[in-house]
Amino acid sequence: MARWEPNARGRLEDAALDLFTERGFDKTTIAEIAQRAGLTERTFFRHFADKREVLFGGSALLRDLLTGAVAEAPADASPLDAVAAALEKAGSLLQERHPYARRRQAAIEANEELLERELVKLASLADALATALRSRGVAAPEASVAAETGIAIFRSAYPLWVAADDSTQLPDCIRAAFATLRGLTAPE
Amino acid sequence: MARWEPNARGRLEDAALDLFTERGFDKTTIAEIAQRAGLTERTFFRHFADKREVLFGGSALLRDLLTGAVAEAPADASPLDAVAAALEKAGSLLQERHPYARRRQAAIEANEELLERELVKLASLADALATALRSRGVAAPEASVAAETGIAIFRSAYPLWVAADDSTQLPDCIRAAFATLRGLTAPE
DNA sequence: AGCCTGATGTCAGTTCATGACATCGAAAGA
DNA sequence: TCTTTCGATGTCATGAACTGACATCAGGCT
Repeated sequence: MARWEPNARGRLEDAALDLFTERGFDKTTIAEIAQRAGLTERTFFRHFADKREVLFGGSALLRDLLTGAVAEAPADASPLDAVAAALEKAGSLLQERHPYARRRQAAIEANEELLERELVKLASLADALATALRSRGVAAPEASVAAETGIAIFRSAYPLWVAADDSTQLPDCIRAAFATLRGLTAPE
Repeated sequence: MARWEPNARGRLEDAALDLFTERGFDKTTIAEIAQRAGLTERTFFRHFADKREVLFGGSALLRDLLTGAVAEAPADASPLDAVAAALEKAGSLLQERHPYARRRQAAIEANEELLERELVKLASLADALATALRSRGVAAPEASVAAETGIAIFRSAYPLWVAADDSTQLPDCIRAAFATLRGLTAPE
């Protein structure tokens, strides 16, 4: 028989999102999260570097997905095409968890500190994308701009999807945002 | 005779940047910053919402400059042109403080929390740009994408300028990044 | 059996952040 | 000039976020 209940990390994540939703991030203490998960405050900090990080456990996964997709894009795909393909793939993954994404996003948007952390995660995704592009032989400036632009697109599309009804597909939103960008930069 | 030394806020900003440079953000306590500025910890928090904010007092200025520049762009300028013009104007302002920008950026890049705050400020600049574009009659999706793209450009250009020698001009870096973007999105 | 490992617990301490109230020059009005 | 009000700062107290050091103990390994 195991000494402890399994999946402490997952229990902490669930407890945290529940409490943030109920009473907000600020009004929730780590002791409360830990208690609801049947653990102690100290153990929380063994699983998450700080209080906010408990909502961002999935971002490493997303990063791997994006870099993998860029690496596997057709050899003749342009940098921006590769980025677009990667973002749409990531969009498909997130699509599967629309209800969860909504709860999580509501909590994030209700709190400045969480918004900060989200932006950092997006920026690190941009870095990962740029690195993946360079591995394809894309020059550094192009890689950086393409990656940052991709994240800019995502930042435009994601809130629309989160706010939309369940039938709206995130990959479609992303495609639409890319089309908008091409319209903006097209010669008159 | 004044009851207190003038410019408490500025003294706190100077003391903070000095200490962050000397021993790093983490190893600096607010009590130390306040003491060096001849004030108390409590007063620090009357001037800045938290410890990081002491490095970001200028961002409101930058936001006003950007929104003003967008508003004053020629009526026939495209959204992206208006954003580009605003960014170059902001670039000129920052150019005047290259040495300060370097010290500040070194401190920021040495600490994850400060990096977070910087990203938030950039995101709020993106929001401000988008709002200014909508005031010009630009539709919401175009405004959002143009603004986010502009900030993406800035994020690509700014580190290059900070790392470059004193003769490098930030507006030039921004123009170059825009040119890179147009190259990326141009039809083959 | 005996040892080791690793996830968790316990406890003490530092720092960040905020609320409540006190202080006292200076500006403004009677 | 006297008095009042105001605003920037100080003092004190407290809660909550984090961190380091050490203890515990089931399960696996030899």
